[in-house]
Amino acid sequence: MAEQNKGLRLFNTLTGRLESFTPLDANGERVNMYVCGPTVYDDAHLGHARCYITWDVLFRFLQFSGYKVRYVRNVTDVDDKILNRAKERGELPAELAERNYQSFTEDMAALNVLPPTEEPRATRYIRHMLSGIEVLIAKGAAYITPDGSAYFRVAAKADYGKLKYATQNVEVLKRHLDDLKAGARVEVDEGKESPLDFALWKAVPLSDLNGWESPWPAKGDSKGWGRPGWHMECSAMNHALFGEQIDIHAGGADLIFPHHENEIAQSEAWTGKQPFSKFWLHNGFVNVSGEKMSKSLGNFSTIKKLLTRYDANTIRYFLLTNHYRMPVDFNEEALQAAENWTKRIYRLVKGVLGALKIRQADLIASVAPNARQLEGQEDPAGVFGLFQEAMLDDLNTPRALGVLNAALGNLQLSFNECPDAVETRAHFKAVATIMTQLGFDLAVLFDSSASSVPAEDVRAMYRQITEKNPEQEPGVLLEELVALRKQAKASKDWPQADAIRKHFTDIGLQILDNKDGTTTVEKDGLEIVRV
RNA sequence: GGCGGCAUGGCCAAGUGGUAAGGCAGGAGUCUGCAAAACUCUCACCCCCAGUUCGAAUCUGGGUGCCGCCUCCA
Repeated sequence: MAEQNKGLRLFNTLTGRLESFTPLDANGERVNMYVCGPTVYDDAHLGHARCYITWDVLFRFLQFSGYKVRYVRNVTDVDDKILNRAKERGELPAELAERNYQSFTEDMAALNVLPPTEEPRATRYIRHMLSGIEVLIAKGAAYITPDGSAYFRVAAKADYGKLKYATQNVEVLKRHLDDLKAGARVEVDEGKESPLDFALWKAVPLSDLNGWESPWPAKGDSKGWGRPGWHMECSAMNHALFGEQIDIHAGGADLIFPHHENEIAQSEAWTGKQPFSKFWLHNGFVNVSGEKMSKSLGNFSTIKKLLTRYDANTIRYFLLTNHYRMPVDFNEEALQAAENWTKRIYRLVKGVLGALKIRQADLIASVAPNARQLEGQEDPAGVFGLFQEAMLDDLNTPRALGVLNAALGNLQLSFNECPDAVETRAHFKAVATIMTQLGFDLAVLFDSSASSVPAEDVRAMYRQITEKNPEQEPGVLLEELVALRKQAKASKDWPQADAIRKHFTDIGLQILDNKDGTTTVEKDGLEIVRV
């Protein structure tokens, strides 16, 4: 039998404590994990990046730890925000949702976020939602109002509120309910038995094109018509795909209440089984210069926009330097620090890749896919052990990055001393494995081509320096220019050599003279040409 | 108003009882035609007060400040 507890500890919002993670699976092998996915009404922003990168890291680490993970991340493609946005744009809601979903998929891929095992869409589970609501009605946990809407009867769930307050103390819960009732911001809908009750199904007029048939017609109508309440889809998709219980349910901290609390109430009332999810995990928010990032403040950055300025590894490093449950502050200085780090390690890793003649395929092969493979293997400076230790401790990525930096330091030293030593390879494997497990994308280091520099810029520079009209491809021209500078250097014509350097820097290219006599042309830390 | 969280050097951030990891930035030096890289050295008594303890950034109590949730939000 497989080891039940692999030493992972996670902070469970359900209990408010750090707990040892063990899956429900009797063999302790399979893990079912559900993450609340995006509502596809707009481009994804940095907040989404933080959320999905966090759970991407968990997904990777669970697999690294030897679990077989089924990771479901839903797509909310029915929602008032989608309808409103579609209306504004004069577009069909389904088209808008599809377009944004594609955009989201691109963003996730660009951020090197692994695709989940499945990505169910809410609109494909309407029927399942309706049948779930019928079960709730039959059990007395839900009721229909005269207009044909369905509400969850919170009074029917004695332990409602357990997620947020993480306590079994009934009195505290009661007080919590009183507080909620007294709260100024609980609106009282027509027909609701209690202000705490929430919609499972919202009736809409038959004339509304964006509706589905329900079994509950409003007074005078021939058939029922409406849309799902906003918590129901997650309960339904979990029920349809996983059954009654799952191991991990995760999402942004803002979802704790009411979304997740209501999901728990629905799902547990539906199946009679609890806990609906053994672990509830929540990531912290992204602030912008100390303020909450929000549309109303206009201070949010879309992933697409961010990626024009910073590469994916920089964004990931920036996010992972903060523990996932803490708020992270987005500001230029922090991003700049992350970018400097990224550039530094690019230089090192590129140098190693070149010296050891490691190709992309070799790189993948040199990354250990799971911790088990590392057992009994050489662990240079104990970094694998330290890395795992950090990650097992509630995904302590800041600490894990500290370990990575130590591994990078070891690699640098070994590389300086003897690039081709066995030791260097071992250190490199440690670095490559840790980086890959944290979701850094090393493939970008192989993506060197002159095409990333506008051909016109290169031709213009060539014209300035040689006063000749160029015809060749940028790559060839760059090589010629490097050769020209090399000649100038050889004849100690320093002004000319420096002038050429300046021309390169003017169009955003860096010239680096290497120890071995070669010269590298880089753009943003990435090699373009090496002569 | 209710509840939760956080407070460590210029910036970010580990560290939960024994005298402060790491990254970025900065300073000094080595190397170098220039530039870059690399290497060496250097840079904090942990918001305040009181308490527990031989000993606290780390535990307890009080205070101050900041943030979040309670409303769509990742």
